[in-house]
Amino acid sequence: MSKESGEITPGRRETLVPAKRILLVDCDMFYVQVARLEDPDGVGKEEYLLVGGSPTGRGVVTSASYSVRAFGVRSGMPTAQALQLCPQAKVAPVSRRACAARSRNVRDTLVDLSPVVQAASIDEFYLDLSGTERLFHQESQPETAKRIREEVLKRTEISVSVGGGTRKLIAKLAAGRAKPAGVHVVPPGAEAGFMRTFSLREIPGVGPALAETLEARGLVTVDDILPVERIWLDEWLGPSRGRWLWERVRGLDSSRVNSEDERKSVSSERTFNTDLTDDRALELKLLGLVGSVGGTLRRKGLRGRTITVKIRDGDFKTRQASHTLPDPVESDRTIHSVARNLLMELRKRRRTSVRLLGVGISSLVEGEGPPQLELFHTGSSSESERDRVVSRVMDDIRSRFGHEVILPGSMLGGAQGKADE
DNA sequence: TCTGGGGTCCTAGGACCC
DNA sequence: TCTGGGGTCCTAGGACCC
Repeated sequence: MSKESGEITPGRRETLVPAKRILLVDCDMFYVQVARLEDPDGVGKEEYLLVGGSPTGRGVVTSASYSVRAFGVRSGMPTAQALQLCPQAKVAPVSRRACAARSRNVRDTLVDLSPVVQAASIDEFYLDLSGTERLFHQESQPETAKRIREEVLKRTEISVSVGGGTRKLIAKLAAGRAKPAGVHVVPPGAEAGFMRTFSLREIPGVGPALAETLEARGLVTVDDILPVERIWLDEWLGPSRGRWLWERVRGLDSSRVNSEDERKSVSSERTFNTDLTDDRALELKLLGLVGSVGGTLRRKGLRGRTITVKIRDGDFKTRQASHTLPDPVESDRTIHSVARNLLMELRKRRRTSVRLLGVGISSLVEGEGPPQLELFHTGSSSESERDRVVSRVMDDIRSRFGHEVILPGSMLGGAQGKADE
């Protein structure tokens, strides 16, 4: 395993502040693991296991077992294509609920083990262990990483890989080197050398588009770009992105591990098995999406001001329209009345077959304040206390009897005249 | 073999205000 | 009466991540 770390380092003269000790805990092929744990006697037994999409539909691979990856299957690949490459693979659906629950387990365990934990995604968690040396009896960072890995496995049955370093960027890249089911810690002072082992495309934040721009200048690896002066990167990429890349290739990353980042938006979207052309059919789908977004919003105790409708046409062209209300809202009726208008606008601009429809809400604030005084609040776009109560009663009924019990339209329809004013 | 669903962040232009 | 400059909000689109 990796060398020792954590001692005084010859490489960093300038620091008076002790180097940060950051870990990234990354679940190994998370969705595959969850699928196996949830159905140990069925699909969980399959060596060639692929999670996500349906064999016939339009889905893509969310995660694949290593045996399947050996055939060239990657996440994000259309499931149909993956099955061409690896016909013996069995496809399991993604269980969102199970994955969310397992993710919560892992996070709760980490919160017990580390003072600062940030959930970066459903299967990735940053830990900041700076200042815990005494607490952990001078345990080295690789030892800590190993102990955490084992503790998470014991408590949650989830196998993780752990990367470590002095910055999030380093920890993240190190976690890649730790996979599968291992630990990799980059000692303080070794960051720049570590970065030189990567290609530019491997740096988080460098996607296909930026990689192509750089490649056009003959820049493929970190080593290629190190001799390039900052002014040229600014010139080619703009000052903001230029500076960002200049820092990244040197292993610099000032972002902090932040345990309290609030969510900025809630959305729901659906790709149809076959494209839809009929406006009535689209409106029906819109209703379901609004219910999903509104339900999540209320469950989280949030309200939002900006409503966005997104369409992907049959030719994969993606368009969106949004509208911002003066006051934050949470009821299905209000969200729907805005979303419906936006959908009609989008359809008016371009009326072709629709592959995907989505609804989102942003500009979020904590909801559940004191009831608003309707007296001062009579604009047509504003939401009444009655709207909110109706939505919450619906949530309650759905949570008890399932989503299919009441057609949301029956209640929305009743209030519609009011929405249109 | 066509391309999921949940997010975040950035950019750029126009409106509007001082 | 010939036109500045900065700040903020809104909208649309795009890149990127898991």
